[in-house]
Amino acid sequence: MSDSSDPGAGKDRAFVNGLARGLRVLASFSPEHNRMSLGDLAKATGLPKSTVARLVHTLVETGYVFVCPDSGRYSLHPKVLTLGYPVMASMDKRLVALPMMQELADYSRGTVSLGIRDGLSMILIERSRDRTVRALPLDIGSRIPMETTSMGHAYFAAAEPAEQNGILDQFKTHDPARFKDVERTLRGAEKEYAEKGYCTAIGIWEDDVNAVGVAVMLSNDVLAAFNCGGPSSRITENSLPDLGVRLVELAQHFQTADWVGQLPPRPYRGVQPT
Amino acid sequence: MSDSSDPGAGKDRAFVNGLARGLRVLASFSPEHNRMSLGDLAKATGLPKSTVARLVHTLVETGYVFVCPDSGRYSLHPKVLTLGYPVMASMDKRLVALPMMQELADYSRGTVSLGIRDGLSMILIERSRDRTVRALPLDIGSRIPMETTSMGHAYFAAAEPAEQNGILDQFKTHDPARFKDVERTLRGAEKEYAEKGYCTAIGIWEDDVNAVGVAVMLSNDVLAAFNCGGPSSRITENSLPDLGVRLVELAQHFQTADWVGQLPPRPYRGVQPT
DNA sequence: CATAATCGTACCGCATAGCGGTATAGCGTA
DNA sequence: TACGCTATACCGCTATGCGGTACGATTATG
Repeated sequence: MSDSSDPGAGKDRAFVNGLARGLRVLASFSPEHNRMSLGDLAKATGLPKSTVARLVHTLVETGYVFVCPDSGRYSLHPKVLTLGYPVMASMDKRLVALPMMQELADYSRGTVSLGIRDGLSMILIERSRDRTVRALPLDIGSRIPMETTSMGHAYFAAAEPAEQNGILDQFKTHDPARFKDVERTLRGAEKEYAEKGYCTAIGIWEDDVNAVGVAVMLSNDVLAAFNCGGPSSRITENSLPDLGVRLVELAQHFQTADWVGQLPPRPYRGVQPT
Repeated sequence: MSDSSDPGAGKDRAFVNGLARGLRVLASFSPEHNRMSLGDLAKATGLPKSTVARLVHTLVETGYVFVCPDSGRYSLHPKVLTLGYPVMASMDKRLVALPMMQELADYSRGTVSLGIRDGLSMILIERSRDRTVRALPLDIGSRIPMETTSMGHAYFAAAEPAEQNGILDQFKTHDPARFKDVERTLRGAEKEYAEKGYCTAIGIWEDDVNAVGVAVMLSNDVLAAFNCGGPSSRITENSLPDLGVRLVELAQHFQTADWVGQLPPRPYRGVQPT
């Protein structure tokens, strides 16, 4: 009867606990906790120290974690990036959007991002910022909440009813207290999207951040969404309709782009992970 | 006495086999094999089918793999991208290089990339291409070999002797036949780098690809390297010295950039992986 | 300077979790 | 109909991962 914090564990004969726990260790790293000791990891994962020691040892052996030479703490090895590479590659098409995104970023003096859904959040898979802003954009792989961002709203609005219901159900079980609000917000976003073709988010994610969002279909039937936004000092509320229209145009250009013709015959030039 | 194909396995009491094997399953996906059946995965990993079934089941439960609705095959879930996010974030500084990279990409009409070492290859962590080229750049997270690329050469040349020896040793054990050649090449690159400040690679990776490379130090004492290159039709051999000098300048600007001042107080706005 | 709180490593008995053989059921194809 | 391919189910065995607890070495605290 191990602790009940292992999701999926239990009487499932086909569930490899060690694997799931190891992944939990990997996932417990974060930007502000990127150098962790065994104790930190134990606390973060809720696993016994000796167990974490074994898992970390394995991760070090396999090269996904390394020991910082100076601090002696553990850190994610860049090798983990290669795990995500096939995912990125399977979404080739976003690359043809890059120049368009850059153009709109320059025009709007803000940031343009592209993201897909995971659970109740959106994961950024591409981004570009205008060249004058000093602030750094959110990075590829980062998550932003779905219910408070224009990207998430547009995604929800464009999703099939079945997926919408799934999302709402998930919200219901995950955060029942806020569910009513969230549902109203998302349904409202759906309405706005149907009317205007884009969603606006005026200071609902961060007080001083405005943005617009538009959904789009990636090559392999994966739904995604663009957003274009930034601090209210640069992206004023009044400019949103203009940006919304432009983002819709961007999405249309992207959608109809003959990207297959653009693809060079690209053998996998990469190298086996020696 | 399980099969000997498990690296690190054996009499190591602290090695969690299930975890290592699960990671092997994850790593066996690739851009051209991004939808695999159990049999495929079994073949790719060399593990028994039933074992793979258990591991995949666990990966599905934990959300890192999903079943394609149409084909019924398994595919990496975008969630794996979030594993790499802390790595990207720990290399914040590369983001201040982005505008410079874009500028040089436009100027050279080629591609500018930034990469770090993993084993005997370089992993791309940032890239930008000029706006006129139709070809897609190699993606973030992809690997290119160290011994045949200007990026790899520059990296090797700038590495500490201890690391250099480690790399060479690794080559020796990994590919003894080519070792002599590789050593000569890398030592030559070191010499060139010492003289010119950059490394050139003229058609040694791909016949019609020319490039220059320069090493640079990321914030956290992680060595990295830029390259700038492209097809010989755009990046001619004659233009390499010019691009080399410009890449050196880029690296210097990047190196001395007061990036801390550029960083906004950025709390982790991301969201827990609900 | 001593106490305290880390750090990582090591040990070890126990129970079970994961192993991998083999067998089955469902599709689509030849 | 027989075949190849899916994925799934079953099951006995034992190696394997578990998680206590203990240790020596550092580093921080008072």
